[in-house]
Amino acid sequence: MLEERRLAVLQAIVSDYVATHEPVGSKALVDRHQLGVSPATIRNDMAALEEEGYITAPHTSAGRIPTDLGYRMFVDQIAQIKPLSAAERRGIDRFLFDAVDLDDIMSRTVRLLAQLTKQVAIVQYPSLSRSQVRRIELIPLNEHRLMIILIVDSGRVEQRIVECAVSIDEILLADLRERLSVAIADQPFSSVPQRVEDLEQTFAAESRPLVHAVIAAILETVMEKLDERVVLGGASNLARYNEDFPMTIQPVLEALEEQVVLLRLLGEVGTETKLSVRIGHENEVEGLSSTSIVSSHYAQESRPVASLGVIGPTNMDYANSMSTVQAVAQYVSRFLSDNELK
Amino acid sequence: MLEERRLAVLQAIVSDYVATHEPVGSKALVDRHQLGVSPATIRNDMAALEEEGYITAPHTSAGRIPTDLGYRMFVDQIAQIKPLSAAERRGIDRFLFDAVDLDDIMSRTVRLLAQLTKQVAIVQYPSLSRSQVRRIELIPLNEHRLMIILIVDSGRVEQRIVECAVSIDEILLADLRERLSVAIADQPFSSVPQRVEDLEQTFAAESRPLVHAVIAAILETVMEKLDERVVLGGASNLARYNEDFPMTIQPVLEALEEQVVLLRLLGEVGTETKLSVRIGHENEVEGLSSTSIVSSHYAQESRPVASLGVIGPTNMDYANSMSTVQAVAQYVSRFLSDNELK
DNA sequence: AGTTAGCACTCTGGCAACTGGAGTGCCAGT
DNA sequence: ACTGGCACTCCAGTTGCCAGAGTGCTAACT
Repeated sequence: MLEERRLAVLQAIVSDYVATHEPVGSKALVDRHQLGVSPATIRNDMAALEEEGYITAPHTSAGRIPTDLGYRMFVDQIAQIKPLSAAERRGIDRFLFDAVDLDDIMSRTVRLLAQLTKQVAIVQYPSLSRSQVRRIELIPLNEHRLMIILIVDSGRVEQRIVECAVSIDEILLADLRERLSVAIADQPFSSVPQRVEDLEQTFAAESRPLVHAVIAAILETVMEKLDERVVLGGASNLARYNEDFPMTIQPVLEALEEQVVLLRLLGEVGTETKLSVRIGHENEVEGLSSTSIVSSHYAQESRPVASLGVIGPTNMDYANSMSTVQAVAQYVSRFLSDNELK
Repeated sequence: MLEERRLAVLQAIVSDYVATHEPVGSKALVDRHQLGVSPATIRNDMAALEEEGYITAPHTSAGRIPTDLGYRMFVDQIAQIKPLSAAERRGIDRFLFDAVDLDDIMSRTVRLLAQLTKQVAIVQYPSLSRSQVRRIELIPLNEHRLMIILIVDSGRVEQRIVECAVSIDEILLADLRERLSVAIADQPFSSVPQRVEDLEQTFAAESRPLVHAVIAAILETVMEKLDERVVLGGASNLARYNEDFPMTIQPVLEALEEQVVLLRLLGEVGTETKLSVRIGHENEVEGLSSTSIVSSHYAQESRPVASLGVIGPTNMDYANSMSTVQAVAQYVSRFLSDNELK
């Protein structure tokens, strides 16, 4: 009974604060929610909540605002996420429907997320390490230059120009392509380095220079591009919050420019939890202690391949962000699975 | 004599204002610059300059700040751009030196520009419309799907997946590739649509479905990707200015998210002027009336192919920005020309 | 025990009044 | 053509003040 109302009070505080962005007091609380008790009672509960660390008062005589812990409690409480409206679902559908490309899907998704949540959206490309090579091509460009193209089952295409000292023998190149193809097609990315290295040994000595150059470049590409690609959008949404809020955008903008940081923010793609929320200090990135990240991984053929999410101020609309992120992740998953390169 | 000093006064005002970001008065002016006259005299000149519209006073008793026109005059005066220091040149060199890819060059360049100027940097990929196709590949992916890869002399690679109703005949595909290659290799991009359309006619009726699908996709890609690609960086530099300045970042961030707007900002790649500066209202994009853009085109084999530049508040350090942009453009040009896909 | 009304207390945010300083324009003198 | 002097204006910062909002506590009520 007692516990129950306290929770209701906390929820009321969070939702009011999220809506108004101003500290909320006991009076306002009983006015706007049907709590059936007087402000004085609420005050007692609020004192208790403050004691326990869920809310805090900016100064003696202001209302209360939720702490990170308070948000956390609030978020954990919304286990059952409100489904999107039919209109929203239709919107998502239409937005993604006629994407032609992986690039296209990614850029549409990021725009969609930013638009629906009014936050900054982050979308990670399907991870190479969780993919398989579908195909490899070696295209001679001129006497000493060729292009390697790796096509991955997620639809990602990685390309790399190779310069080699010896002049390129097209016959040898075709042979190399064929054998590379046999060696690594439909194999998980993680096994590629070993396989290509083994392959190098099987070539005759006189072919070695070219073969070696190509294989070295493949290895380099594989290593390099494993640091995953991300796209983001909706940065202008940051400015809206900036106005009345202590969330200085400088560190956020800086973080957004660092791929590595972004990836840390999105978090590991674990199979366990789909939807993840990091609130304020919970994410250990310097300077982002007053921002929250709502993220989810998305899957291809029910194999999780990467993450997407939004980043915003801690006082964001969690309910909406969570349901939107989840829904978009589902749609992208379905879309990817339908269009897989079989 | 008279005219000459006025100009000196204007230059002094601009450089002081750019340095301090505070209105500059007559007293401060004679202190910090050796003008050899008294404040009163300067005041007369300032009154004249205000009359002519080069400077303005925020209010009755503050110093003066330059108007857009004032900046314009200032900028036009720096016809001879100060060369970069040896250290800076070396820095640029090292930064670009081991780029392996066009993508790599572009992303390095944008980082470099942002870092050197402490502004937001914009770099446009070499324009397709000013390039030639080097090579075209058609790679079958599965029964009904193939990938078109266009390799352009600037090093740009465009790819596109094509889905076709009929199943893919590899022999026909190879033939198509060969004939496409003959038709469009080493031809300017602008002539591609006509050439591929003509080609379609030459195929036998039973081959048409596949041929048509591929050609339609090529046309689509060519049209679509003609809207050029840009990359940008250093957005966090915006935040620094925001603090003490009336330049609200919201519209700027919004503009940065719109490719089309960015391209308008960079301006047409004309052969006439290399370095271009648009100050405040001179760029007619909504909401960017207190930002300036310094841009230059860069070239490949002395053929201008695209633009790069920086965008910042009107009270930026023009001298530095201009010389940096020019230098970087030169280096990129040289680098591209050295690495051309011959 | 839990809830409520009442009350004294505290702190903020806004408003008005004031002041020092910076900067100007103008005029008369060199 | 330049300069010194002077009266004037306006901003930015400071102070003092008040109303309002919100709290914690205590004593009464159910």
